[in-house]
Amino acid sequence: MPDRPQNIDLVRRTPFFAAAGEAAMARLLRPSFTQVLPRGAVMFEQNAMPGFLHLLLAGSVGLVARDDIRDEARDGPGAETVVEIFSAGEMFLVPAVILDMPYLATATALTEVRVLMIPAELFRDAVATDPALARAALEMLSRHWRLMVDQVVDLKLRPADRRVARFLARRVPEGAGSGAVELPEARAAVAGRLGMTPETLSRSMAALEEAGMIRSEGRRIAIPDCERLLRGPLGRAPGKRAR
Amino acid sequence: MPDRPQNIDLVRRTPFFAAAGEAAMARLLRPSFTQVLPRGAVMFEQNAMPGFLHLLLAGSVGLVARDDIRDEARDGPGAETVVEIFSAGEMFLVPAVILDMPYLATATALTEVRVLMIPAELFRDAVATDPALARAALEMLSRHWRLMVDQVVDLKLRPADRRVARFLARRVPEGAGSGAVELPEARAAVAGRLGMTPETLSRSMAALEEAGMIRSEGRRIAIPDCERLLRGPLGRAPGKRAR
DNA sequence: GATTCCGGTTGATTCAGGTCAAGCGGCGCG
DNA sequence: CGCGCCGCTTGACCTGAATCAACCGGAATC
Repeated sequence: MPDRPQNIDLVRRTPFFAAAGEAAMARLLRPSFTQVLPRGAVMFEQNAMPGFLHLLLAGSVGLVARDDIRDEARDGPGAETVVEIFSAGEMFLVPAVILDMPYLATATALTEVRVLMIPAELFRDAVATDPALARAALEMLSRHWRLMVDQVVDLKLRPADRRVARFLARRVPEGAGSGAVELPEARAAVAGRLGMTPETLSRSMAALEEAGMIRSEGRRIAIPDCERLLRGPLGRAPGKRAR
Repeated sequence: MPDRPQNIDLVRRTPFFAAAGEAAMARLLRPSFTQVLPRGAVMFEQNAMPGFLHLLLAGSVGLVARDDIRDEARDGPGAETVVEIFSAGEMFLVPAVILDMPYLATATALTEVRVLMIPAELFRDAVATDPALARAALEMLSRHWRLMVDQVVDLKLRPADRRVARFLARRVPEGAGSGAVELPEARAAVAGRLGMTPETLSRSMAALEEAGMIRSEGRRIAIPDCERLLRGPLGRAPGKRAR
């Protein structure tokens, strides 16, 4: 892989390649290459066949799904949402590559990004012959499935402000009681990921700040007490019925 | 595996074991056993460690996630939803077993069920040494991830009646233009899976029937035209803004 | 065979969050 | 330096779905 050594090290620190081992890494990296893309660039399109597996080295990318049914009232395309936001160190979209089936969503750069592109064919072969790699892929897919379950639960039974609270809390480094979170992506993208409109996100964050659970400093959000943020963001007045 | 031969055949027809091959199947089945459980039985509890991988041979099970934050108003436990409904031939919960981490949800029998119980430890070992099995597991996890993505998209950008329509249409055998769907599980479970209350599910189905897109025959739902059901269930009056 | 119970439906009302519309600050550009 | 655009916020209003409350029919219980 004819690329800067700093990249190699970045890749090595990735949870995935840490689990897969050096051998797999060397094999996968040889024919791969990196790309730098500006905010807004599209890395692949919904319904296209996967040509590469992407490993995000820096920046933030959004998985955007569009409802293919046309909107008949105004005649634009269907509505769309951000299904997931990936940050540096994460790999996508393994499921499409493994199944060799069309992408379910479009990948858009939410900030400037640096991505490693691994040929899909190569990855499929490697996974078939290298048990350590297969295991790493299994673990990653398992984690990703659980993330999606978590999001479904979030959407189904938590109100907007609690979703915002959880989203922010989960971005705090690691079990640290407090800290500051950087939100480099546009508010609209975050709102989409959380299943709400930018307006609602704005109001929820205002309410959290009002309650003293976060402090907004432009793109940076300060979180004095992570626990409290997760607990009960707002006045739990009526309570939600079990479904 | 000291069990009725009819079961063996059921297992063999499973998409998972069809892909994994006879060898893996034999190995996994030897120390496994089947169980028959009545509706309402709990197969495992949220937060418990996985002891078995479950393969559903007959019936329907619901994955129920509970919000662990107590509801302070009324002081019951937090709200809960059905994250997914599994039917015969499906396997769960591979991610918890692979990662050897606590279940994210409780599994409840939504009808009487027959399940094959595969010791978790055994599955982890087998997957590590049998490449065909690993590949089958990768494919299954990939499919399951995509199902969850689909559900997230559904929740985020489709109104209740369209979700109901899609749910029903997806249960029609396979690319058949029309047919009848059996809904053996309680309406409350279906509503939960779809992220709505039983009341709303009932109203949505009434509306779909009103529009002539389905015909309700008790537990059985007749679907004259699958395409039309998926298209535009109801009067698309205002149209939804993109998020 | 009456009685409770439970799942499901229907109706009335409420409310969280979406929609529409206006303001507003920063920032790139002429 | 001023202009216009864009991302974000704020306010007013509306609506889809939740909630609360009856009600109904079938199945289990006595």
